[in-house]
Amino acid sequence: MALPEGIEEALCRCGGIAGLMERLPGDEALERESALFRALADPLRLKILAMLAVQPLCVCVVKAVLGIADSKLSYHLGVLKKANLIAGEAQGNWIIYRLTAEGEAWAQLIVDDDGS
Amino acid sequence: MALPEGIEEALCRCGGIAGLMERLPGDEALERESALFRALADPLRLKILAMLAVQPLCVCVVKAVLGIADSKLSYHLGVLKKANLIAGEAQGNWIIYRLTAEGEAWAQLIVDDDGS
DNA sequence: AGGGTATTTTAAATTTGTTTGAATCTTAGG
DNA sequence: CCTAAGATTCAAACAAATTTAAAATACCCT
Repeated sequence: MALPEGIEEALCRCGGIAGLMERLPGDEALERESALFRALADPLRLKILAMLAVQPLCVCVVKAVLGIADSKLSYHLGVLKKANLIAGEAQGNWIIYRLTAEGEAWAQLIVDDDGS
Repeated sequence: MALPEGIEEALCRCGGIAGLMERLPGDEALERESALFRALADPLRLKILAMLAVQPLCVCVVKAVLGIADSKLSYHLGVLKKANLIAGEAQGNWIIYRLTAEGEAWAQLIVDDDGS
């Protein structure tokens, strides 16, 4: 395999292909990180995070704001919960969702980059 | 719609459901942000970003490290390129990819949170 | 216990994203 | 020109995520 000038030289300096591979995150770290991004990869879910960044809310209020079917909302809440971005606590007839610490950090990023 | 105590009160304080909706990012911002996360939502693509964070590389070196088919790699490079995380420049027989400024920022985050 | 509201679960249908292999394009060099 | 190497494109097969509607669960209230 011939390489373009500049690249080959730089590649040698960092240990060649083998050296490059050593520097990369392990598969399990990549899997974990991509799973987090997958949970964030939906506008509806970002909107839910933005809402919960304002204050904790029960499912019915989230539903009223988004205007979607119960089961659809439940699915998306499940995705966010599995990714540890939100947590729900039952309170009587309702379940109140709030951001986790990790969820707070990401919600910050979303709201900041609002563009409005 | 009856609400759990605490939630209703807090909701009133921020303008009710209407007030809450006003605080949320617009649809176009959410779409843009979720598209970025979608591009990051794959371990192979995160690995490519991590590689390019070490140094710019031609496609053939990336392929040698990942050990995947040409067309598969091309697909993933395309996704990253469309998301403005990387950019490719032809140099003779090769195309050399490097991180964009936005790509740098995200790659930082990925490599930092390596876990190894 | 029975009825009503809030939420989740399930399974099937649909949509979207990824992989594969063949074909194509581009460029450098004989 | 012709060929070979590097890289992309295309369409079909495949896999994963999302939507939908129905059914189930859990809790409160009388």
